Amino acid sequence: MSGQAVTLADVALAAGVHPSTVSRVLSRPQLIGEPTRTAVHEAVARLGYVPNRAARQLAGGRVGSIGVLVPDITNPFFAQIVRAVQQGCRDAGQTMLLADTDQRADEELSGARALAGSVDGFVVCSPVADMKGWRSVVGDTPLVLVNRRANGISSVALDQRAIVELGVQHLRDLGHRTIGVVRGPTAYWSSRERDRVIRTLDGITVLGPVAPDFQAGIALAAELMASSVTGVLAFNDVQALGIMAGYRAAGRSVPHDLSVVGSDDIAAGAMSDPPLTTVTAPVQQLGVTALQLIEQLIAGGGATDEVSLPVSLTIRRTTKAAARGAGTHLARRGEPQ
Amino acid sequence: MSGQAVTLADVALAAGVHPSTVSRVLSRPQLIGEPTRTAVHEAVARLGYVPNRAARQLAGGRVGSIGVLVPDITNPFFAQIVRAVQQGCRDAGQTMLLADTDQRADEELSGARALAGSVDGFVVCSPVADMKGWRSVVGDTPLVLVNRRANGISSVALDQRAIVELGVQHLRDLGHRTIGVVRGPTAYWSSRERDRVIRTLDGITVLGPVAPDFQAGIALAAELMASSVTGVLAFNDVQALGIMAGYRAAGRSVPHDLSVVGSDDIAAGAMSDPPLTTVTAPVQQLGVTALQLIEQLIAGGGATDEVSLPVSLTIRRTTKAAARGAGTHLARRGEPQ
DNA sequence: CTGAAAGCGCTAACAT
DNA sequence: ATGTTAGCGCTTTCAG
Repeated sequence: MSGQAVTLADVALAAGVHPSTVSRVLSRPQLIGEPTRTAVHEAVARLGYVPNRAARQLAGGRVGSIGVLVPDITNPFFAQIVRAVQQGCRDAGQTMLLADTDQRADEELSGARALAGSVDGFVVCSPVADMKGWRSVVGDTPLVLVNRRANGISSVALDQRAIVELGVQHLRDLGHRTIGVVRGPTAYWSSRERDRVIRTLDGITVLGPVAPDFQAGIALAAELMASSVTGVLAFNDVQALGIMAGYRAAGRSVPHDLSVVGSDDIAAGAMSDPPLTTVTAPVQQLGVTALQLIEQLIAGGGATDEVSLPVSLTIRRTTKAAARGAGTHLARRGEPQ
Repeated sequence: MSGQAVTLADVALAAGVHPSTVSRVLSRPQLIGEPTRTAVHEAVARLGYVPNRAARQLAGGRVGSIGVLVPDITNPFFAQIVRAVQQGCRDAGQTMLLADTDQRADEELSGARALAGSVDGFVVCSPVADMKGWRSVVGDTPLVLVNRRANGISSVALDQRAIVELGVQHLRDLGHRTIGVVRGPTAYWSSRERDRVIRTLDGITVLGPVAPDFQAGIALAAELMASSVTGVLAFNDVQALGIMAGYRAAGRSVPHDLSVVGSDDIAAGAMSDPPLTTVTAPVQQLGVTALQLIEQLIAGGGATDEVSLPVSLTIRRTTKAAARGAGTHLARRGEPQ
């Protein structure tokens, strides 16, 4: 019947103490004497009391929930992060409010605005809105960025330099001379970051920017086929899968006609045919770390922290040794210097 | 600076009216005169007022948020539903609280308990806990079930009969005589429902129950290869993809050695090689309908409603005509009657 | 260590 | 059509 009926007052009555005492037992147990404390706990358990979070919040305490924003929950990469965060929340007795921002800066900000005041803190994945906007929206609510870096704000991000270097080096080790690297949307920090790395590398054919989705990957395949590139590092796995599909559709084959390296290591990559060679991201970790950071911030241990997570190469079957001498002189032609 | 500072009272002051008037303008505008209404709106906009949801809830009004529970957000099927619901929420100015239940009955209930009282209603996807538990947890908070049916509770579900029949019929049309149908976890309503349908069909080889994931699909492949089955309807796409991977790993090929039909039509299915033939579910619709139902319930238009959504067959490349005569007599042996 | 009292910001009867 | 008056359930001073 009653989904929400027993109140703190009920518990107090049952335990024979004052409501404020019950409140204290629940928030700062160490301030309360052993006997009363157990009595209260017993009453709580017996009545099945669940604190009313609205009241708790209104009274100025913690809300007990954190807001998570993602560009696209349908993207396995973000889904996994969300899952990790949610599990952490559960273990910490928190609840998670999720908003999908559709990768739009305005949705990001308005989503955050709607949640501000209902959450203890924000975990924001790959935000595209500018940080000025963010600061003004969240005020002094703790904020943690995932896969984006910004001055004075705590964040967890993947080591973008390592992603590019690992992918390119693997291709080089296989003897590829004309290596393509696909740029992602410039709205992403990760993308801009990779661009900086790419610039430091020699003999790279830069492609894109290309949207990090399947369709865009397919479209990119044609461009790739017309080029002298024999090995490519995609912006992410989904895009890599698209490239493969494009090749297949054109009667070409991966890795025979093109070696492909993805990035992220989503489940679908391991399931593809051939299974995708990729730069594996510690996605779980990303979520867990974000949660740790935000908890820490909420607790007041307010040092802002920028953590970078290492990635690793997972070699499957979409990369193979370059045909002997293939592409070598074309490389010189296609990519002077 | 201020993430949450202007209150309703501030607005009232600015607009030169009483707080309750502001409240009314925001909740039931039609009760307020045109001039005051615009004045208030103007003040709201000017001050950048955002209602405090905790206070709103505590005062007994709408919370403005709905709770969504899913077994596994990492599953694209659920991710898509969540996305649809979230978009709907956004358009309706609601916010969505999401909990991932890890497909465990206890998590389902405790998740709901934590959210009860913080949401206007629940949308619960493929719940496994018994309805008695649910009722006691949610009390009279509106509740909508997705892909599960229960007496007296509103729900949206896929037409499970059609899923089975469409899949099996397609296989039959291709000349397959020994057709396997994979059962899902019995905790799922959809699974139990399909079982009932399967029982009404003749000449079906029933497999499983098998978990609806990739690994389980791979494991199932061995069993399938040892059987006389030439065409199979998997419980869902991910499982189907697993079966394909198992065949590939064993040097066998789909559809040459086995025709495979999936169910759901997740993105990864269209990206696989060969692309997966599947029974397509209107996933978007599932989410949208769920949201409509819950809104309707919240608004008090409280008729419980059980809507069933049609599915359709999407033929891609994992099914082909059976080898002439293949499996015919084996079918008789394998599945008497 | 534990009562008592005062709101948090809002909505909902009830007045007028 | 708008002002008045009470709280919603909890945390937090402040006393004792």
